[in-house]
Amino acid sequence: MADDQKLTTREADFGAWYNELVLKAELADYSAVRGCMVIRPNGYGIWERSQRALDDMFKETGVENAYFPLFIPESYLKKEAEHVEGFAPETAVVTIGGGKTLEEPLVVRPTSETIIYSSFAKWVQSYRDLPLLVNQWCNVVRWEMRTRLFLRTMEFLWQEGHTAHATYDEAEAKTRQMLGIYRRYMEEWGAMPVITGRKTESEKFAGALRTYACEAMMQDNKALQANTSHNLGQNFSKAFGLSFQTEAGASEFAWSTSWGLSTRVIGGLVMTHGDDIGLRIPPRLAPTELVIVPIYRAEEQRAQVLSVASGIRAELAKSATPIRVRVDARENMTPGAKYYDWELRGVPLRLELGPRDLEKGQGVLVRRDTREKRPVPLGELARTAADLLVTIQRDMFESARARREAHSLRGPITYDRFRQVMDGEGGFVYAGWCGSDACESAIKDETKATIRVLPDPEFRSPEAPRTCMKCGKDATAEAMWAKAY
RNA sequence: CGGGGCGUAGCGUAGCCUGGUAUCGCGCCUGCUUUGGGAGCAGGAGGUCGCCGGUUCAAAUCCGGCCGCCCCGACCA
Repeated sequence: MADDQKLTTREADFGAWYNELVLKAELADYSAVRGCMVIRPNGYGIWERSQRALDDMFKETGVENAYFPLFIPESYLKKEAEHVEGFAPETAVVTIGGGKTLEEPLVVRPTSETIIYSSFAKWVQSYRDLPLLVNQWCNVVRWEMRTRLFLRTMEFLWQEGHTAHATYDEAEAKTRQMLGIYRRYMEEWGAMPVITGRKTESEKFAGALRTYACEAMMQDNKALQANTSHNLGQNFSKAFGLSFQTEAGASEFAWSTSWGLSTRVIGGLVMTHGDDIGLRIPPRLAPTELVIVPIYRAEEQRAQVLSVASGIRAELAKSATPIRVRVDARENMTPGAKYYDWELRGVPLRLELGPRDLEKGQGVLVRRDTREKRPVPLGELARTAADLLVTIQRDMFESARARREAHSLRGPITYDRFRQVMDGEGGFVYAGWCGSDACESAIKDETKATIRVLPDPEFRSPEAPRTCMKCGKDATAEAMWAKAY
């Protein structure tokens, strides 16, 4: 029980806690390249579960997967004025290939709008070719100055969806639909409640007409933008000649959208659900949902317990609601050490199985989220475990939501009070905004808090704020303010 | 790019001020005993003390330079 086996507590130092957890739970590791990380199997398994969940939902809406090049001709990036301004400062550029200086430098994609819409332009002639619905799973590179595991690295994995439509309305609907899918993923898989809404001009994607996002609250009361969905209008279509012939025979530029979610959400998962013991993975994203820890003394007991354990694994794997089970048969650790190990790694359920249990035909099920133990007859294990996993998933979501609401502030607020809140505990503050850049940036300078989103109707306060928290003029919108990652 | 901190075994560290056989814990290997909340005993392996140079009989230690990483600020999914 040495202290060095314990994590720094969240209260003592949230940033240190996060780093230690990510490293000790073997989600990721630093790499030989500054600012780039290695995603280890424990972390990648969560990403794979996420990919499957999202990919299935994308495909239900008719989106197909494709793949576009890592390298983008530098001239492409420059074709959309706002876009290049936004991304040029943070690109990596290849100038030499095969030992020779390239005629045109190649940008390592920071995002793929430019190269994708240039292809779309070749593929679309008439309205009959629309909508075009494509997604790709890939890596992108942004030359960040300051990095943090998962939350901001120079290279990261994500998916980026790109669609082209015949009308503005259809593009807007697609943008909103994808935001909805992200929300479902966050809440139903990740057990991370989000506030959805629209980004302000200063926070929107460079080149977009408008940007929507899901914002989640971390346990230090800061906001994490978990994903974004952009209505690109005709900006990229015009830049890349993505036009089509309408039914009436006229030529029009297509309306496009793009939307992305990255491995950053794994950092969000850690900061939403982790505790001072370690990670807690919501069951639906857990590569292993239940781990069996065998307990035994004598050699005969070992064989017997392990045999029952592997029988249980097989049974649960093919039950009505299959459960991903792993048996921890490591010889060099005592059961107690294994408990700590799996709690650190966040596996949602543990089954302790020893000779005394076998005599009684039972096992001891332990929830990771509450650490509550209960004996369960082996005959009822499949159903009980399946039910518990559903319960854990729901409870984790509910407690995260309760936590967020406890740190959310609504109703009339003075600017002085707002500054106090942001200087202290922080949290989400819903308040009126006059719509001016001046107020927005003044507040950012003075408090480091920014408008995370102009919330969608269901997240707005019962009574709309009347005046701008900063200048006192009439409010044009309700804004949700927070310090952000 | 500014400010701070750190580089000694796989990990965490002592030693540095005051130069002289490289310390301890965890982990790892072997054996025996163990195993229901971080096992015990015994034996063992593992190091260009971040790199380069200087001072010195002698440098982890003193001096100069460089590199890397982490944290805090300015830009950002």
